[in-house]
Amino acid sequence: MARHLSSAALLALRKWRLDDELQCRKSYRGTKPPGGARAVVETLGLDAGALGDGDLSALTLPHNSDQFTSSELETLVNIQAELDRLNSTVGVEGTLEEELEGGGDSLTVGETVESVVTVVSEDHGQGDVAHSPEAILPEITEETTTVEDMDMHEIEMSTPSPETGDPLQQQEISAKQFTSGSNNLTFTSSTVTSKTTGSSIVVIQSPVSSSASVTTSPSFTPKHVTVSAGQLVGKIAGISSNVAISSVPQFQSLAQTLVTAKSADGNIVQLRPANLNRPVIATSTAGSLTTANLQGIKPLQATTKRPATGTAGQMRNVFAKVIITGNQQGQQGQPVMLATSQAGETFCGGQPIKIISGGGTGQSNVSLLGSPTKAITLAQAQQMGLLSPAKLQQILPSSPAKQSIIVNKLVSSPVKSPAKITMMPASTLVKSPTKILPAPVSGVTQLKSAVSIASAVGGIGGAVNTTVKPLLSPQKVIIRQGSLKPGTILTSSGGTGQVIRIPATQNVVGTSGNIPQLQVPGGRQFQYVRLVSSSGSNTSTVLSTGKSRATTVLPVNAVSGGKPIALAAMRTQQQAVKMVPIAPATTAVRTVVPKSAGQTGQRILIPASAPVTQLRAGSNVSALSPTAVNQITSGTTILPSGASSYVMLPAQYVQQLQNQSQQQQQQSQQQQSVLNTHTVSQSSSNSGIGAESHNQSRPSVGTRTTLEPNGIRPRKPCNCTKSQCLKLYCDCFANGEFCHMCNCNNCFNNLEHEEDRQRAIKSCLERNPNAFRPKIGKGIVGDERRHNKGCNCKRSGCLKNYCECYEAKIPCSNNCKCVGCRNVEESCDKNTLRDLAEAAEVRVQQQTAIKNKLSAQIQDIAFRPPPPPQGGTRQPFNFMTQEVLNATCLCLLAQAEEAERLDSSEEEAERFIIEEFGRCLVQIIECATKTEANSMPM
DNA sequence: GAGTTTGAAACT
DNA sequence: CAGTTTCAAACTC
Repeated sequence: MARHLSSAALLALRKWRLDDELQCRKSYRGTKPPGGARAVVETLGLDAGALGDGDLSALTLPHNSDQFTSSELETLVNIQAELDRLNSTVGVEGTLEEELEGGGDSLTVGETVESVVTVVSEDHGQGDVAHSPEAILPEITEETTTVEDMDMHEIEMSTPSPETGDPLQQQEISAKQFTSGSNNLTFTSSTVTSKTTGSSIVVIQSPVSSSASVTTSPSFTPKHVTVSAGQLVGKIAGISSNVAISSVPQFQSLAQTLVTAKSADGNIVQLRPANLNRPVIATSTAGSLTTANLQGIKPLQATTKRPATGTAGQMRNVFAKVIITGNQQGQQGQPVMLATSQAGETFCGGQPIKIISGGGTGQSNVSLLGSPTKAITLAQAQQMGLLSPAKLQQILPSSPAKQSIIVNKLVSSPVKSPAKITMMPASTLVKSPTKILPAPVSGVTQLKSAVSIASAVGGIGGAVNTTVKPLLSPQKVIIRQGSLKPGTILTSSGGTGQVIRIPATQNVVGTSGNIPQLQVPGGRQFQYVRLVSSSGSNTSTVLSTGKSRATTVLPVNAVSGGKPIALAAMRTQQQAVKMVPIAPATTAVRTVVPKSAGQTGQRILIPASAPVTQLRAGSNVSALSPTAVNQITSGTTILPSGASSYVMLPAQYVQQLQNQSQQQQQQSQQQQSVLNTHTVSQSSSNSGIGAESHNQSRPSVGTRTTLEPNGIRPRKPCNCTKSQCLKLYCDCFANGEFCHMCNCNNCFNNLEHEEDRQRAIKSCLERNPNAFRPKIGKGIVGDERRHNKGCNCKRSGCLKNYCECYEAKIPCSNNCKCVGCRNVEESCDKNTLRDLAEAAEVRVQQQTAIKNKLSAQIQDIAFRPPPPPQGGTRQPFNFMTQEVLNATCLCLLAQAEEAERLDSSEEEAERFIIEEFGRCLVQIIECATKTEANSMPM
């Protein structure tokens, strides 16, 4: 199947490209110079019905990582080369059509199919670019599904800049009609990729709501994509790059947006999730992406065969992948804007997309094919939650060499903790102090993911210099402080649509008073939030992980005053931020309460799942600069570590339920003088509220046993008194959480004692490398849970909560060393089932015996010597004696019981009984006939 | 709520 | 690795 899909994908891609070529030819004939820029945008539909929030399984790619091998990439390259030849050929429509006809037959793709739409800006003067497989990775998942609908979207690409070197290109861009006819291919474009200068690729992956919403539903709003050729990528990756894109597509259902960019060095950087429902603005200041060269974008929305049971309201995940290959002549400072026209320009499906060059003079002089860079799709990895976006970003940008990464399918595992993979790009590891991560994540998952990624990368040729380390590896990330202006709105659309708002008027909670707040309404967990702002570009990425396994990437759109904020406007500050992800074993509620009183540093708290999240940062944080900030894991907490250092914590630790957040706000209001306690709690599937105890201002919180609004039992606050909450005695610490709202004394399990905490973590890990891993794991057999270490109970009989096994509601296993254990698995259930089965079988046998007996009785009655005829021939009804009737009724009853036993429906039972009755009648008649026959001679 | 019990974690 | 101590949660009153 995988191979089949792969072939289908290739074929689809081929067809699509040919079709696109044909359309481009038709649209731009005469105006488009040979080798002119070409832009194609494709959006793919992904049925949300199959992909519920958090249901990553739907996103699971059936094909292995080796599905798209280098040879297949070669094929793609060849296809591209063919297209190039076609470009240079006049009057190829017929051929193209033939190609389309031939290649488009019965193309079936998975329900979750991703195709890459390529915006290619071919180089006019630099045609010597080698044709290499660029970012085109149709990602096909699940079973093959025939595409029924294909909605086309128009993408308008315009270069407002009068300085555009090639007027023809402008003209071409103005001509935005790409009305490629119906396609029978379902593509799920999960990424929008713009490649500039032959080496820069921006991938914007934006799942959108249902296709209806995308194509016809008014809910789909035009989106702006401002591609900033700026230095965002480069800054993030620590390498020079000319590409910067901030996109904010919105996903209504399975919100996973992946925005990646490939720097000039060929590094792939995930920039931000795209929200198709929301304006996406990218500003290319460096001009590396020249939209002038982009002739068109052909958005394609594919609708899978899955019956559209829902209206627009039903969410269909639509991924838009746009690959923009622009020929840039090295001119910088040309803003490029890719925006969907809000005017509602409809293109076949009515999804308008505009690509507007921001007046830069840069020209895209790079042929799409010419780019040596190859396929890039790590979206699935993220979507599956296997590869945290943060990690992805870290990995991709880190490799200095041009890299092609294909991550078709990583390990699909329930993603309890968003960040399960610790990847350390060598280049990104800078001088920031090493942080020991408790990272009590599922080691298996992590390892698999890492391996998968590594293998995937390696399969492409090992061009990626990515260092993937298993969990517990220290992760160093330097994030430079940028400017996050108040009034910035980070818009993310998850299933509920989330908005991180940094109102300009919003009061800063921090002591500095300039700290903006990021409010993240909605109950989703943000896997990470990346705030990237630089002179060149700003990228804010919010990755949200829903409660479900699905890893959701929420696009964050920096908007000022409701309008897109020019990312370039943000200034860059060179404060380094240390990211210290502490991955809990599970998506436990994490709460981080930064106490910033008197501290010069700032902290940013981004609750993972809190409906309302506040991100508070010190005055310095307000200027959190994206330049160096690649990503901030959701619920990331940035705390000052030194004058310019910040420690960023994963979102899990800072999630907060909305009500709690509100309560905290109220408390904070009441305690304005304190201004130190900010609580962001995050709820998780299995854990409660994280708690951080502050000796100074911590409000005394008693044991909270009440359930959260979502029904999740909040985590109990600890009561540590002597351990400083830096020993595994402390549950908070053991769970990799910060203490918050605890009753502990002299707590060091907080941000203020990060060094001590890290030291303690290190110590614990030295004693037990698995100290922070979940104690309860799955047994060898099946999904049976078992205590990894086992209990050692002596007196409790393992029937009290002293016993960890009993507390976890799992029977003791062989790992346990308990004495007098009574916490044994009851096998009565199985016996009961067996007994029931046996009883049922016996019953059936009994019923069968009864039926046979009755039948025999009937036979006996039938062949009983007839009574002396009393004036007339014995008719069949004469056999309807009381005995026969009784026997018949018994047969019918037996049949009814049988039907009941089989749990048959009423209709079936009736049918059985009637049939039985029919057989009885037949028997009676036959008996009568035989009796008649026998009596005839007589 | 105080005191006791219990077992894991830490220590020797 | 085993024994002891420490610790905090669970439990009892």
